[in-house]
Amino acid sequence: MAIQLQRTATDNVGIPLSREGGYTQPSLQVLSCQTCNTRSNCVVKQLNLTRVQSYQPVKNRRVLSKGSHVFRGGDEAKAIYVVSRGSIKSYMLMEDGEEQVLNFYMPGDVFGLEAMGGGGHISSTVTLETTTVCMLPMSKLRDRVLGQNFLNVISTNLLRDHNQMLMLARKDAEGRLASFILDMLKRVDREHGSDNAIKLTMTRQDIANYLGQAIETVCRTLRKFQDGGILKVTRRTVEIYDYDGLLKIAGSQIAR
Amino acid sequence: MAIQLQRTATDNVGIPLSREGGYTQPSLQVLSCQTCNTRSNCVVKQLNLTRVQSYQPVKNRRVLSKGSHVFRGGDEAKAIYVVSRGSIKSYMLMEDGEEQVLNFYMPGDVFGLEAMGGGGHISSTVTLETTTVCMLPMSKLRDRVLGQNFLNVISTNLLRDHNQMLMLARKDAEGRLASFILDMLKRVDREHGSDNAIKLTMTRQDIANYLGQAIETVCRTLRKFQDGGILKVTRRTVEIYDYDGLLKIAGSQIAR
DNA sequence: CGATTCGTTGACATGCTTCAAACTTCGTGG
DNA sequence: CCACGAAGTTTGAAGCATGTCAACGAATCG
Repeated sequence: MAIQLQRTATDNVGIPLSREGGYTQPSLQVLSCQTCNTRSNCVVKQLNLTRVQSYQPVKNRRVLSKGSHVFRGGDEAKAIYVVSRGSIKSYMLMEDGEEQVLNFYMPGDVFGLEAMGGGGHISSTVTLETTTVCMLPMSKLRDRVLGQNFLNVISTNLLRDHNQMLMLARKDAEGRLASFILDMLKRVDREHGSDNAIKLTMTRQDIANYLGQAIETVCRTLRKFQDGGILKVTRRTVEIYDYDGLLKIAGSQIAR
Repeated sequence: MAIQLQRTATDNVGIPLSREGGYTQPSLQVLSCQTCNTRSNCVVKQLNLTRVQSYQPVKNRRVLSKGSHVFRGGDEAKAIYVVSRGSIKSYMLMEDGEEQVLNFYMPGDVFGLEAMGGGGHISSTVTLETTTVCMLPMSKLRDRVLGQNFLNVISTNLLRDHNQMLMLARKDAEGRLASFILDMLKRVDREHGSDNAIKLTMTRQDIANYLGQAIETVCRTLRKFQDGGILKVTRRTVEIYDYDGLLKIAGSQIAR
């Protein structure tokens, strides 16, 4: 149906990093950590105050009207965020133009971590109501964490989980299995140097369980793929004949 | 069916942190980073060498036979791990005794991050074949990262994603919606001080999409709950009458 | 106050699960 | 090394939960 993201009047935000700057965007207010009444240990507050003794109030809280985007897929990762008040929906735009909801963030929730690896945001986040968001600039984060490598590891793990959620939520039996096989083809050791054969190390039961299906469904789908000339299954060895065909069946994937 | 984890001869491992210690476990070999031929930037290697100039070879690689556990649900978080060779399955034991597969880890993959928060492991990891695993002790990690708070944030995000994966893979329409409502009840602002009423800020479409269902299914399930006296729905306000009933329908949840 | 989005309900179609049974491979011990 | 039991895999048949299509009602927004 609605193939395009509806851009309303309050849409298209992006929270500015800098103190002022000529950003024209619907942040209703700009606040500092000082006025935040969160009692618990806040990451933003913690990372802002420790070791960096800037007593001047850093303006890192924004009040956003309903429907505002904090960031969009493709945006550079400028910060990680915390919901102070309100609620946020995170989603991905699939290649068919439909959106897939990944998460809802409530007060206290931290989001935007998947982009810490440096590849930019893959998902988008939009407010569901008037919402206050705090931000921790990536620059401060990178200084204080043991290197980009660690951030990469974390975001890789998060992205992979998102991919899995996405698969379970959107795809049918064939799509799930195709995704799984493609994923393994990327990650698993090739069978004796062969470029298109993989040796699965897990049981059908494990695969079925992972894909949220009955074991019989996995078997039948494999057979269907084989009958269709897409691949050949011999015990736990899978030889792929039609890579593009698999890609088509699998549908959208998170790139990284 | 098989309610208990089958403990085979090669089972029940846990990789020891210390150099020697009287651990009786099926690690076939104990190796140091020096002999690892991974060409890419390895987190373990990086964190072991930087700033901590221990030139003595740290024995942090283990060769594990098929079916060995790296850690189990409930175990304390001693380290984060990297697959050097082989493959690993991560799973959770559900309250009904069944297991739910969360992930497969291949060479280069880092796992065990969900426990960084300090609450111990919730999932278990087992080798699917003879597998070499590298480990980075948590102690080294904690020293180098900007505080436990940040680790908490990461593991919270990972755990929440796991919960979502788990829900999508195992639960039917009713279970998913019950889980969702309980989750919101925990996280969302209560409706004007009421202890058992929540105000949803997202559309039915968003909920359905998030739960991997049709919007009609969400409506019907809500009605079913209402007809069963479990709750009352008025627009976007949900008033819970039978909390325990919801819990029962929702089934297993990740605690934290 | 009209238009548009959101929500609800019914009827029907179907993809997947469940149940059942047979076959194959693996592992262990004689 | 072979034999036997256990575990893993495959296939068929039937039932059901959920998706799809359609239509209407309710609420929100400008």
